Amino acid sequence: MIKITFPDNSIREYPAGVTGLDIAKSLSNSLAEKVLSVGINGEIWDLTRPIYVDANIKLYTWEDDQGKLAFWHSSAHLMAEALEFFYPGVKLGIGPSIENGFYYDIDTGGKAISEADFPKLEQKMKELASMKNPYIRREIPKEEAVSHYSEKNDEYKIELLHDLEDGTISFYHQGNFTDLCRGPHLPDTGYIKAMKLLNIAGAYWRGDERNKQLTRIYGISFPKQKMLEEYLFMLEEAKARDHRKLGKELEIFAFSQKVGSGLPLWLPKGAQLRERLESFLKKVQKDYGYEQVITPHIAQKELYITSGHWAKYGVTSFKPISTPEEGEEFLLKPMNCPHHCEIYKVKPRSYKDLPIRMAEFGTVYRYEQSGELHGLTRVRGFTQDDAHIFCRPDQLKEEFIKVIDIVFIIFKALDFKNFTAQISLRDPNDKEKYIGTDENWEKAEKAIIEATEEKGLKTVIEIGEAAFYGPKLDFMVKDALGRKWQLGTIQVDYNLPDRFELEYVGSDNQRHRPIMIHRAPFGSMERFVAVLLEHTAGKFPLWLSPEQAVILPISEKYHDYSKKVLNFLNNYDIRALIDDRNEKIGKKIRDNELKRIPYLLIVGEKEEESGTVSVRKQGEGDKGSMDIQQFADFLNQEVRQQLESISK
RNA sequence: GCCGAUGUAGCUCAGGGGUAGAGCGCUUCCUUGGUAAGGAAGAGGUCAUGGGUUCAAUUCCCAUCAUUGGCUCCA
Repeated sequence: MIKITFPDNSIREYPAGVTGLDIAKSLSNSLAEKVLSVGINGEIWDLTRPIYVDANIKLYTWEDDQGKLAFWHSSAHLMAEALEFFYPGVKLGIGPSIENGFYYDIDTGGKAISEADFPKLEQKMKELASMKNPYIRREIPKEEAVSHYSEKNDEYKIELLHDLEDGTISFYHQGNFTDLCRGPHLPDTGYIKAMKLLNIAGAYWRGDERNKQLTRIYGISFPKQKMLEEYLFMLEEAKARDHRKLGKELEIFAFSQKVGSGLPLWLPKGAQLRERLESFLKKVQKDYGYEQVITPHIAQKELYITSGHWAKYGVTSFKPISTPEEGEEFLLKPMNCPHHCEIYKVKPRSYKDLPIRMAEFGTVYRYEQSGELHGLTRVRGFTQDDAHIFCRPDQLKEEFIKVIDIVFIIFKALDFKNFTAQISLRDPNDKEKYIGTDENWEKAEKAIIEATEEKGLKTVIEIGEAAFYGPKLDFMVKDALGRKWQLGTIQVDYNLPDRFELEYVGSDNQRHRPIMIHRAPFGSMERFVAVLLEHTAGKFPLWLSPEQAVILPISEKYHDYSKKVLNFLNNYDIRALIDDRNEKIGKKIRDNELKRIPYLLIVGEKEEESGTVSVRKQGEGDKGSMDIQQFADFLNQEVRQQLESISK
């Protein structure tokens, strides 16, 4: 007998060789139907794998990531079986479960697979699933595994096997399919009731650009058909919030083939929105002791040789601009920091001057690879809400914390709750990628970790994600379709001050090197507006909305009164307009609701007589009538409240 | 940059070897209205661009550009 300890610390005895599924059945039949995988001493196991030793157990269902993992992992094997059926001799790379579904990387040996092939593959998967083939685990010696794949001529699996230790190698088998795999898997294929292949893509073997590109097929599966339908519906809903769609509909931004890809054009409403965000941040920064500076869009190549950027990015950037002067070369600025360093050097600095906080909405140009461009979130010309803080070592932590505070103010103002704070450190095994001394790196990394701890900020640490000149703290958010984007960033930099030989005179009358903090709480205006669009589904808070109210005259007869209302509101700094189209009121309401204008003001005979407007709130309907003064006060009060709640 | 898909009116899309269609939008007219689509007429397209095949190409083929799903990258 073995002792099984449950999450509530209760202990039961079972015969050795009992399986997770047996245990689930011993508890309740309904649980046994739902359970998908089992946690054994912290490892995720198959439900059908026998347990021979005392263990802590946890049963996982669809509600648990560990349950989904087994489900989708098994689905990947099912898809692979279908692929082998239609494409005999196909070589398999890896096929894991992911956040939403699964994929398999395959090498078809040149045979093309396209989305047109999905229906037949899905059909085959359904057929194989309904056979309820058990997933069978087998542990085998490495030698046998290698010879198995040598016969199949499968270089990918052989490469994977090389990295595994003998004794840890397991195969899984279902129906006519066998795969090198660590598991875990479902008891049988019958669990998989609904599946859909979603897309097909190229993916480099082991994620390395220098390797061969395999074909990756993504899919998703569910224990119930209805769940699949719900998921697909949700995907469609998410697409309606895509900033590229909303940006076009609401006339925020546009692109032009002639201007060039990745170079956004800000339309009047977008420009308004952006200006408002900028002045909001400028005000916050002023309170925090920042000073605005302005620097040119180009600089001599030498500036970037000094900064180290030329060596790192010269070849993959926009090429230098040459001039009539022999040998003279300028670069479009890819970042603002070198310019700001030169501002620091304008005059000698005393320790009493520090910290110096230099802010600039600086537009930069980076030649992103064509395949990387994405709406407004990844572009080639963008404006950073950049600032550089030059401080003494003893000021570093405090300054860093103050920057975190600014990020919080912004996120709170725009109601961003679902972000992750990521600390990106250098990969100590790949020091070639970075510039600067070990000592400085260690100091910088320590400073970030301590500041976040002091702030009680929950962070995830990513090794190898640092910028080449320093570690950073990034604030990441997800877009409508679940893709992660970096918004705010804070970076500690000991390197640029060295390279630019920045100095200050200390109280000891000696020269010292300041530390630099790079920071951009929005990240870039482009990306931030994109995320804001998706986050609000285009319904901006009143204080930001490019148009706050629209006046809807019931008929032409009330156009004069509408103009009077408009003038009145304009005098109160309310952004309003009149919809004087020759349309019925119902139509005007519909159109302006869809334009997501926060307040619709209906004016007709009643209103003209009494000097009022009928107020309708976007998405909420009729709010009754108010006199014009009352409405102006009401709206401005709401704006004031929004702004006050931010600054608290 | 790589693999795949897509590119038809301002927008969303249908069509297809014999030089094009819908809905919305736009213009004009009728209507002058009360809380999510009133009616009619009209304008608007080198079917992304450049080559090729063909008697004939918007349609088939190739290249380029752009968009897009991923991969890689992201100062």
